[in-house]
Amino acid sequence: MVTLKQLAEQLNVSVSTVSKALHNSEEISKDTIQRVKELAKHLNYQPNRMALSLKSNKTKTLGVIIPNVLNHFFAKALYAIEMEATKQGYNIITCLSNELLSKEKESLLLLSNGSVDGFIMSIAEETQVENNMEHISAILNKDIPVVLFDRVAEDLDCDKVIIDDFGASYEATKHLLKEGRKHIVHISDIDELSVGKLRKNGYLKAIEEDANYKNDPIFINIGKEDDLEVVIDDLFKSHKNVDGIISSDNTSGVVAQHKALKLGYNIPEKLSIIGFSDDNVLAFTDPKLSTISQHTMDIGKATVELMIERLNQKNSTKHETKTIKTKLILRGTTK
Amino acid sequence: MVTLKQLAEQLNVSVSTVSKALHNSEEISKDTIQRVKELAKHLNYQPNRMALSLKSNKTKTLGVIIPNVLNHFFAKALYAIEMEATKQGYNIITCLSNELLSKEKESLLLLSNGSVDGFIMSIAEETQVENNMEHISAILNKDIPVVLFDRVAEDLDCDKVIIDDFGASYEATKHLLKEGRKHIVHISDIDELSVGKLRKNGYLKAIEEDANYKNDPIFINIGKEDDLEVVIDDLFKSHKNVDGIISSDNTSGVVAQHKALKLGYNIPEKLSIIGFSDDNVLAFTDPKLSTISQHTMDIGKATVELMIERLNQKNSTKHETKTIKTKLILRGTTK
DNA sequence: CTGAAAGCGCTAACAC
DNA sequence: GTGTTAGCGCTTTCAG
Repeated sequence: MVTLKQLAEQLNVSVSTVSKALHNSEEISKDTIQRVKELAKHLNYQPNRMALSLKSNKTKTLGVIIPNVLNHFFAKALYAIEMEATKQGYNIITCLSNELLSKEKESLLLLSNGSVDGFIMSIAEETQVENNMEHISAILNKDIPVVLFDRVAEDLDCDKVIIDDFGASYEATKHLLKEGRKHIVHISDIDELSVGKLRKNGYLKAIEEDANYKNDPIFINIGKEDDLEVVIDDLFKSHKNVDGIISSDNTSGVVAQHKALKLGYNIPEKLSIIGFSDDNVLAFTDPKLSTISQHTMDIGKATVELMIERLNQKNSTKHETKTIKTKLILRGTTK
Repeated sequence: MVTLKQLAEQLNVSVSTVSKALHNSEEISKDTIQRVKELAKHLNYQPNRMALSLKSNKTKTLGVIIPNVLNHFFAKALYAIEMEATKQGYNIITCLSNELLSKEKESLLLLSNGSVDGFIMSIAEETQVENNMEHISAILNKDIPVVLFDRVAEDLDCDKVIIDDFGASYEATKHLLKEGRKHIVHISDIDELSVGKLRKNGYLKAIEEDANYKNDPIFINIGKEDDLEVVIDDLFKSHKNVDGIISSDNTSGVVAQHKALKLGYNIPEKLSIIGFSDDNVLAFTDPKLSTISQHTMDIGKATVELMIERLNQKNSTKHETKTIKTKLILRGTTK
């Protein structure tokens, strides 16, 4: 890499003159500025990032910790975060916790040595299950800003971006009730997560509120070890009269639809399905799956925006929780 | 952040003593070493990453440029790369080119200021179409190592990790021929890419070689603007006698299977399908889709390994191209 | 055994 | 208008 020193030597001026010239300092003569800039351009001079960071104590880099990139929601969130960060002049260092507390801890620790200006993260499953947030508090105590998205923790005092999981699920269930469904099942593979619990409760509330709904709620939890397809097969065996399904994750709604069609259920006449899916699965469904759209791009964008705001006014203005609107999109699997 | 200077002041020794003590230097007394280490631990001392990088001229960070994280193949590759990099003590800065030459250029440029020790990348579609590789050559000329994976470019002299796209497609087509298929269609949404061309040619070669195969090859290209489902509907309308499908991407095979089943095709008796899909789509298929497995985890791992090797012996040992084995996995959509 | 000093590349206050 | 100097946090050579 070309350095200021090299430019200075070639031009027979001092390093500081070169530095000032490149910053268009008023102190430097027009002529010198031009000579410096020409040579800099000619030699493709780029200021050394590490030196700048060391000096300014800013890295212009954000640490992003994602539980699982193979999950479409998180891939899309990462996409949105990268876009917005780039737009704002930040790079992102990506770490994947793979739902593990240990990996999450390690990433946080390793990057808190001046590698990043702040962390954007969604909490790993294991972390939520064990409810162990000390590693995150530790970061906050060091005055490194953290913005949580999607999977957040009540007790952490930091900025957050969430959706109204409870409300979205409540509304979707209401819709099924309005259709006159009498045996509505809630399927989830994220029962242990904050968002999973909220979604489940939204469903529950809608059902309990409905005086005309006489049956018990039915919860199908897909465990870590379970085979999604087997569980859903079993569901249809044990609850032949199911007429409504709400799925809390990206895939189980789609699989349920396939299985139901294969078993001869008439969708949406006899059975309605609503999923928390992104549109990447739509091509695999017929009729097209009705979904709760999470506006993942907006989530990612808001997360970065909150972070940048925080970085620009490090004084302790109150922490903010931004709720991104969801939207119930009715397609072919609902009446 | 706690610095050496602060430790030194508290202990009434010099900065260099502290530094040496933390590195277990023989020059320093056992006693001092212990005192230093205790305080360091107590105050959670971590060496400032930027200062280390500036001094050593190494960042222990890799730039990873991915064309599209919403594509499952790349999400998985990113997953593998992150895993292996972390294991080897490297962080990754992730950039998404979104298939754009401009974005790819920009990422490369912005990170070539000492932010990373090397680049791992798969080339953007636009870059391949325009066959403009100057920005990548420029990086190589600066002596920053680059390892390309999946989508590579002939003329770039650097390490590469690929699969045998031609061979894999050839073998899969051979299988369909052995089943006695007479109207085999090749579907692709990556016709413009290096890998897309190779896969197409593998199919073509297999068909041309087969003396018993009398029909013309049939190529279905999904363009950027096309609706995949519409194109596939049209395919079945215009080629009612299709009895074999090979898909070069992750999704079109699945969609073709759905459409075919809906139209009453008997799979695999009357129609066989093989996709270049990952197992994330299997839950959406019945019978289960037969696929060419790319061993994406191995690809990512090999990519990082090549990079680390290169970084550790910067002398110009010959550049290497590693070919990861693929595997034809026959499931329910083939006989 | 410990410390002073130089230097990685850069900026900025302060001379001249 | 330009140069000198100090310092960001660290390692490392050289002195003591």
